Amino acid sequence: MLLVDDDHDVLGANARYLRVNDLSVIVADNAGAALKRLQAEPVDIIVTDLRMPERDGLVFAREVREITPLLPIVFFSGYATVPEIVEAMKLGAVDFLEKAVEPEQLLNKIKSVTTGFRSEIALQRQALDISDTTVSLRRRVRAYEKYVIESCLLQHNGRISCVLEALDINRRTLNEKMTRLGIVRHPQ
Amino acid sequence: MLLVDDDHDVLGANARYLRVNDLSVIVADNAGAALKRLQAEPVDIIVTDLRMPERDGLVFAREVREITPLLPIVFFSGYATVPEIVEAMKLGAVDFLEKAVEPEQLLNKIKSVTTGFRSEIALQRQALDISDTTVSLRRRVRAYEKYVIESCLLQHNGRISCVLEALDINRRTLNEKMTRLGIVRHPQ
DNA sequence: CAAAAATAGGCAAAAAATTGCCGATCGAGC
DNA sequence: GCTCGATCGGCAATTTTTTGCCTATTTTTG
Repeated sequence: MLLVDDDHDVLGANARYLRVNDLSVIVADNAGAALKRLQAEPVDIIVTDLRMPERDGLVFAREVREITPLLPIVFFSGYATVPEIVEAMKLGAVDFLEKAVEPEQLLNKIKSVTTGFRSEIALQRQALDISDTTVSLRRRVRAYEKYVIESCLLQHNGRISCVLEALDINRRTLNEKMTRLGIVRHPQ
Repeated sequence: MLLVDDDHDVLGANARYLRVNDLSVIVADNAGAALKRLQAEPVDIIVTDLRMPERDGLVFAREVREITPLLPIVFFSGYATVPEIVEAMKLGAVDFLEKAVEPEQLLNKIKSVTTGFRSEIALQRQALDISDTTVSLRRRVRAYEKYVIESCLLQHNGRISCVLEALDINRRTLNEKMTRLGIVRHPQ
């Protein structure tokens, strides 16, 4: 993941926490540097401050979009205006966190996004290339279902009972679906 | 267009202004009524308050999405929180206006939306929505299925035979699904 | 460690979805 | 008017999915 923040203290602290939790973190303290790193190394998700001195997060995101249209971007900022948030979401942000981000919360967010994303990308590709690749409705729905269950599972740390409640689904049905879709539980 | 606002004065004033400017406006002062109207009459865009006593705008939007996954929705609200705005955008909002909505501004927005084009990605996002809220798996899958079929239909100008091939699905099944999901065909 | 809680899965009934067959409708074109 | 092609929908057989009941296993807790 690529973490961008102009506040060195926060940047360092967050990066440290994430690394302790087994994430490989690339850091950058401004948009220019971040873009360079993005082009040089594989990145699975970008987490960036909105307010930065040189180029702000939105400009940065627009540039990122030209390189990687589907890469998930998570913004955070303490004092964002409504139009800024709207714009960020339109640029395809996955989420917008308020500044008082607990490192723990950040970690959770990243995990849920990076695991869920593969299917999302796949789904988007499929949706885009209907003319090209014929993807049956069945498959698409199945992929989506799998993706929903997996992210829900992740979100609740693998706690089945929570997933049941969240998705409002019968326990037996969930079990069946998981087997059918090849979903494995990673208990906390 | 369908205008939803629990404040009768504002609702009336806006509706009047829009009507003077040749828009056909259906009004509703709560989510329940709005849903009824939506199902009864053709609507090309929904403009709704976020904060409403009975069901708030987000819940309303989720219900709308089950009926019409692609219908543009514009939210407005004076005191929205960041998560609310994010959620609204994930639900496929076209925009989020701050409450001090000038009628002219509203008119402009509506015109630009109804005539303008909506990015494919934005449309997909709403269906794929990684929301943290509790929505039953059933509903989410149904909404997604509906969305896939509708966009496929759109893409092929309502030509059923093409959709059948594209989605690799039995004709009879598609018919059933369309009925079940309340999808109407608009033959070119 | 024992009790309690959470989870998994076999089995079978019930419910829902899929799909083939057949006939009906509707508009375009001859 | 008649035919052709595209679409729709009733009916019923078949397949798939859901779900309750019961039991086994695993995990958590006190």
